[in-house]
Amino acid sequence: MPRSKPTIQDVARRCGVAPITVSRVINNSGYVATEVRERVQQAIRDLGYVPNTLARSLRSSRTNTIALVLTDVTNPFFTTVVRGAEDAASEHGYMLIIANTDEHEDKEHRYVQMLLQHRVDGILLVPARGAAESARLIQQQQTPLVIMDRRAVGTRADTVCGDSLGGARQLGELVASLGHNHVAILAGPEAVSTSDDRILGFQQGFQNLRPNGVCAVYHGLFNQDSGRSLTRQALAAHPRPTALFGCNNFMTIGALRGLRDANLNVPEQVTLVGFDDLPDSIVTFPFLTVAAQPAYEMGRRSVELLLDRIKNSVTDPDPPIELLLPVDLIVRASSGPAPHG
Amino acid sequence: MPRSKPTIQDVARRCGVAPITVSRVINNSGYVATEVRERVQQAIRDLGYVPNTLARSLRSSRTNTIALVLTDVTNPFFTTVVRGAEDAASEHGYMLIIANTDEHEDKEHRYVQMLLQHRVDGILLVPARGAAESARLIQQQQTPLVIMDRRAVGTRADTVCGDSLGGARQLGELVASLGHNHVAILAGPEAVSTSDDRILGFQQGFQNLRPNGVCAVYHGLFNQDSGRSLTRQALAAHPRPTALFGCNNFMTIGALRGLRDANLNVPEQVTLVGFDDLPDSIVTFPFLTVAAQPAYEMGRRSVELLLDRIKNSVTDPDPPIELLLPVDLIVRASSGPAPHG
DNA sequence: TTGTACGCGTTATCAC
DNA sequence: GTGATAACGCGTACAA
Repeated sequence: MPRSKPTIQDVARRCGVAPITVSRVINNSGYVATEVRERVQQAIRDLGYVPNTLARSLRSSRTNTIALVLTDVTNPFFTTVVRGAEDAASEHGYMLIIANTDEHEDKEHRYVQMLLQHRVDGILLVPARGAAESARLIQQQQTPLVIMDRRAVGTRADTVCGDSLGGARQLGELVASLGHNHVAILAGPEAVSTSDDRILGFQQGFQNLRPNGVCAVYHGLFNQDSGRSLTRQALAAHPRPTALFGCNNFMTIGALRGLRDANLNVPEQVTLVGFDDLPDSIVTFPFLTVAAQPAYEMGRRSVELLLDRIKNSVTDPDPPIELLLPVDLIVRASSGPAPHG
Repeated sequence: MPRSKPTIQDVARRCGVAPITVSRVINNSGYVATEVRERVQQAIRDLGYVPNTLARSLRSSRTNTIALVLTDVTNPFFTTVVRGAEDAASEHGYMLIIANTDEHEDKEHRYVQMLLQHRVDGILLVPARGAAESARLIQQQQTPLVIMDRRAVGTRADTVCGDSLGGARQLGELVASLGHNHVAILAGPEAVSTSDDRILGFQQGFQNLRPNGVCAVYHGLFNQDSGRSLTRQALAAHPRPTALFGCNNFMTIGALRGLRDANLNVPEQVTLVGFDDLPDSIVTFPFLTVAAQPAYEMGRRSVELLLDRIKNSVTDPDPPIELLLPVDLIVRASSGPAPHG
């Protein structure tokens, strides 16, 4: 007998009160006599009543749901971001929807549309590229928005990013101080701010200490294959670079493989540094020298900022907040002195 | 002017038609004159109208949202499951909510409650332990349920699992065939079926070929620290085991670290095998011999099964489907012949 | 081809 | 303390 789910009315009827009274019991709002309250609670248990949030949301226009739109959960950096975000959301009674865009603007756009139709209370967005269009859509619906990980071009919105520029600068300085004169940067897609900032930061740091050093940039995608093939390209240059910088974790791993393909030892023959650390839990030999972003904190803080905005969405039009989270330089075995010329 | 979001009525008024006509345009249902349709579409654009799914769901009692409740996204195995699930969900126009339980039944329970209140159309559940309570709750609400990764005790529900028994048996046979006589199994929590099945399977495979072999079981948690400390314990036994089996990826990595702590080389002095492979993208040296579950496929298939059930939820009471996905034995460098006694 | 009336389950508002 | 009424935004059933 698949009778449909009991409603607040069913509960009310069962103990001879009005629906609103049941509502008060559920939400602990208003006054309800202790005796009545208990009767209602018993009825709720008996019927297996589960309040329908949809109806509630329809009136209150709050769904207690937020969304995180990112490029790929499978990237350990984002995995950790998701975990931080989910923890924070859950602590505040919010559910978290996730969506993968794979850097495709149209996928992003479709998701955003769906999310807005679902009336999520807020959106965390890792923009696929400029993402001006998605951001516009979201803000036009007056839905709170936090841009994550990447700077938004032409969009006034709260932002939470790691300090790509500063982190890369430290790496650049490190590499320069180790005596390297020829470096190759394995960069991600153009127009993605993290990639751009890391290139710039690295160059700054490197050329700071080594004004005549050569710093070649190879553009590709933020994945392992790209890191590997760009490495091959980079190694073909004359003179051969003695240090490589991978602009994200996947590219750096790809570089490591590319170096192995070429039978080059790290760090004896080539120094390798990268951006984004791998979680300790999945790594067998901590080996790579990296600038590590606080991924978990980024997820957490972003959600907290978003929920703040949601709470104050009436009084809002405050100026956008831009959180720049510090990046940790972790020196490990993959970086070493330049081999003798 | 934070005027609130335009409704279907606003659109209707703006072009002098009835709301239902707008509805027809949006859903491509019923007949609408081309001229009117275009007028309506224009108005939708002008107003920036976004249909409210909440209201729609309230009538249809379908939210086009499903949830995946698992123990920890941060585990690369589950990360990949999530990706598979999200891809499949998205292809069918569903949004995916994720929730981490950290193996806590009470967290799981709270989440399930919330999800039911949100009227998700179905739930994918990796049960924290027996999970009988959560499953009962879900099924009592007639919400489609697919149990993932672990067998459900005392619950009639669709299930999608990797072949833990078979995979572990293969590992057991492999280790036995390499000449090992003393093995330690680093197991997860008791009452978690994956752990139990892997212990049993390994023992079967091992003792098949080596009836007098010794196979000690050490119970702990599915994390790296536990793998590491259990390894220390295991290595203290006399005679010392010459092979270790980690019941999940984290434990195996922990074991690797534990072996390094003890200055033991893999595979020369100790053979190490494990369950669950690490994604190629995050691994620098593929090294561990493992039984690999098709994580992505598990996510995909589970969602597809769930959506099937959702579609047919009226005519349903079909017998539960139990999908057992094959596991791949991947032999790499971490397994080797037993050292001479 | 288009429109009217009503209900989905809940809560805000105002009365008793 | 408790209840009646309306409204949230949309779609089904039925008319016109």
